[in-house]
Amino acid sequence: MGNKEIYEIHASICQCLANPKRLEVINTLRDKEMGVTELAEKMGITKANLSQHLAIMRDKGILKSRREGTNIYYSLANPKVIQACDIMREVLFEHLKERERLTKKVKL
Amino acid sequence: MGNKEIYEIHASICQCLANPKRLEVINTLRDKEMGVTELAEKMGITKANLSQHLAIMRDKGILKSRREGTNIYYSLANPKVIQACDIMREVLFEHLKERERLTKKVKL
DNA sequence: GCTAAATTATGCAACAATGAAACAAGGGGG
DNA sequence: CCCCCTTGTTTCATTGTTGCATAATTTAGC
Repeated sequence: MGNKEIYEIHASICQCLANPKRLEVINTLRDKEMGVTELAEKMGITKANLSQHLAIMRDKGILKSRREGTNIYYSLANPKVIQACDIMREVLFEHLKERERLTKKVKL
Repeated sequence: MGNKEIYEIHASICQCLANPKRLEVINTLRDKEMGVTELAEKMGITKANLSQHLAIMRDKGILKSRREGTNIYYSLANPKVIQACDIMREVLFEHLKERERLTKKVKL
């Protein structure tokens, strides 16, 4: 398997995380599973739209689903995803802080 | 700052990692800085294209640049990005392994 | 001013996100 | 067994976004 190919798969997984709604899903499912309807209500989006996002994430191995009667419950397939997300969030905050510092400097 | 807004910024940073060439850049700059021309040659892409990717990544606080005479050297702005990338790569491999296991099962 | 290095602009093809509507898939109850 | 209601998924059309090559432009050093 060529390096380029790995980068492409890797990118396609990161693509999953490159969407505000999908990040909200991950954060909401951080420590519990949840049905589609409840999740859709909590997020304020249509079930159709949410279902599409869930399908993408399950496909990439980010989420797993479990049927119980008429409901389908989604949860994180791999807790490491949370780790990665949290680290990226730290990077984000550090970047914002740095930008703020520079902005203040300019104002002086 | 609303949660939704944070998810959007977070997503925009993840978007940076959602491209095979940008991942290759991150991996190449893992432990050293490098000039644009050298990086472009190493990756086999045009300087214009690379420059666009570098600009995106610098904008999001992933990379930083340093001018030395006529050359501009890029390096990682925050080592945590490497951490996050490596974790996502683990997730990827675990997912591939799991898929392979399931495929074998079907064949039996 | 000339050259090498890097960035920016433009245009186009490919891809992603979304709402609306059609479509499955499970339970009821009669 | 059939109907119906709830829950999820899929399809389709539209709109917006991304990636890239090419060409034009900027910047520093000589």
